[in-house]
Amino acid sequence: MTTRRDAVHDTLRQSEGFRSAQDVYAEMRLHGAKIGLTTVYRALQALADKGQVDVLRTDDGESVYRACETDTHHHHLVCRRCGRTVEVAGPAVERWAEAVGSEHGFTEITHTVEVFGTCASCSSCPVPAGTG
Amino acid sequence: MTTRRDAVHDTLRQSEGFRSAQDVYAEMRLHGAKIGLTTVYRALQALADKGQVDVLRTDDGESVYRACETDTHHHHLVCRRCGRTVEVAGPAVERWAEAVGSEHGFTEITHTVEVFGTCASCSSCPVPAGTG
DNA sequence: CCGGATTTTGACAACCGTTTTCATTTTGGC
DNA sequence: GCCAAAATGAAAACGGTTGTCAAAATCCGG
Repeated sequence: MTTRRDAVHDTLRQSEGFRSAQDVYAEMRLHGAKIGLTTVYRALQALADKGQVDVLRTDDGESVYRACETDTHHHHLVCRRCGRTVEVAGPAVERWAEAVGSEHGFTEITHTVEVFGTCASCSSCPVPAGTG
Repeated sequence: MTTRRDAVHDTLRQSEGFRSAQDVYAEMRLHGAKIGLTTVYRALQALADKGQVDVLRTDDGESVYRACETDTHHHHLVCRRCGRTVEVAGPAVERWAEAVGSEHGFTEITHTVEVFGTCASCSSCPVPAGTG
């Protein structure tokens, strides 16, 4: 049964940016869901395997997940203050990656790209939105 | 004082690709160095802070380090089979990152880019070089 | 060189996110 | 209802990393 997995997916869909497994778990419990941490992890992994969610590693090694808004290859522009995320397509990067790869004789090229920045609202605000 | 840190740095310089802290530690001990794991971690962090080594997170959350060959901003092209690494400059990516960032009103843009592929020798070899 | 303050070191424990284990529960087929 | 297979989840195990804290090394003024 995929009830739990769907619930996890739904929780992710309701979220704005990337959420950690523990985060998702905590929220689901708050909403009264009867689910275990283990199951959340498994659901998230399964979802990621099927390409239905994006996975990112934070700098401190934590995995964060987000329901994809598009089903095509894309990258993320993440606000380092409030976590706001924009999915961006980057044909230029795809081509660049392919180019540098083949330039050095590499094949089956894949790449990970994350762009971080401070979003407009956070730039004009002295304290992080949602943190202060 | 900085003797240990230098030793750590040297060990990294002698390495071809990225090495984990534990890896570096193990090698140093093999070579007879009297040093503790904690110190290796601290040295690596210090080195990374000073920009003297590159840091990467592997997919399983481990931090791997490598002595920089260039002191300017660059990215990595990593062979997923043998780990061979090439440092690549990518003005195109830098510009692209800046562009997508400002396009969405983001400032202070930084980015992480990793390109993975299978290098020439590994492509022509049925088993991973150095693993089989 | 001496004494004391400061920094560095490293063995070990603590942390924390993640994964595994394994017994229990749920589900599907008959 | 009954059995086999899959899912679940509490708790333990895991593994990399970080913190603790006492001992050792270093620095510095005298």
